Amino acid sequence: MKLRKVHTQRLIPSSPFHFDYTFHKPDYFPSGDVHWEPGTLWQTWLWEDKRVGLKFLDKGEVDEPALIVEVYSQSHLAEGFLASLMEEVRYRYNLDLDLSDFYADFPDDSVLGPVIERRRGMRPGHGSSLYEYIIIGIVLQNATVRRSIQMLQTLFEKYGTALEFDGQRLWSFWPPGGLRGVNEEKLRELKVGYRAKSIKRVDDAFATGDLDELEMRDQDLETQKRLLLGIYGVGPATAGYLLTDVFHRWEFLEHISPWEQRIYSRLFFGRDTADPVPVDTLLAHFNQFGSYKQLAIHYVWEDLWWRREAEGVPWLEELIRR
DNA sequence: CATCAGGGCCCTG
DNA sequence: CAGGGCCCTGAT
Repeated sequence: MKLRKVHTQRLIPSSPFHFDYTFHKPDYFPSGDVHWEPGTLWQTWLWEDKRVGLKFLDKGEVDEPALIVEVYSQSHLAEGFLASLMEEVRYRYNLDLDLSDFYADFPDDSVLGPVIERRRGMRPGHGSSLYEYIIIGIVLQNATVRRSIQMLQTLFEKYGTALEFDGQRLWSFWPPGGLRGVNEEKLRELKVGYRAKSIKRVDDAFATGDLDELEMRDQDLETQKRLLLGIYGVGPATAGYLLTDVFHRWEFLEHISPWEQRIYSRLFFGRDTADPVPVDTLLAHFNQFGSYKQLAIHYVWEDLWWRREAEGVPWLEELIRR
């Protein structure tokens, strides 16, 4: 599907804002719906039933931020659509996040302090909808990264739509409920294994309207948590990622998986990864960051992956199987 | 060649 | 609340 540029808009995030640290997360596994180069991000979105290509361009400085969003589409887009789309961009990428208290509260933390300085202006941010993120979460489960990439790619090629815009060819997700006509056995043929059942049931839940992302954003943390854990195929690990990345709950942290435990132990306690700090100790340690827990972790975590990209982090390589 | 665990989760007892 | 089973794959 070929798209043409139908709209260009300038957006001003709150300051400070770092474009690349916000739009590119080197720890996320490469997926076929996004392409990043320094200063530019291309991405496909399915918004209000329309497939669009988005191109984000850095047009400012950390302390005087600005970006351009180009919208590519097959047809003309109404003003109301574009307005809600831009509002959604601001939401998903936390363009209005006020980081000042977070920065002011922990400048003396020996681990976080230097990272805040190095990565000033970074925000958490993820371009996916709730439905899409759950699918991603499911293919991540109990699989090596390479296999996760392969599973999502196969799903894209079977049920997604390739969008061509601005010289890019990127996959866009199928809509929630888009797998209604597909049975579990068909999905299994794509080598997603037992995850086929979860994917089907998630798709059904969205198709019937049992789950509404926008409605959930206004609900309290406990309700969000209960609803997420009630989704077949979503357990504590996936729910944790969803609460942070999709619902921006910086205060929530209850689950640390073994590989994260090893990395946190090294980053926050200087421990050898073979001899990690108990999860309870880590959780207690993170409590000092209060309502900014996930921001603190995000900063230190992403800093690690940016360092890996820039100069390599030998001890990390043994912990990730690509 | 066999065995095992992987960036979990569900179900059972 | 612990433990087995699950699809498939690459590592050992």
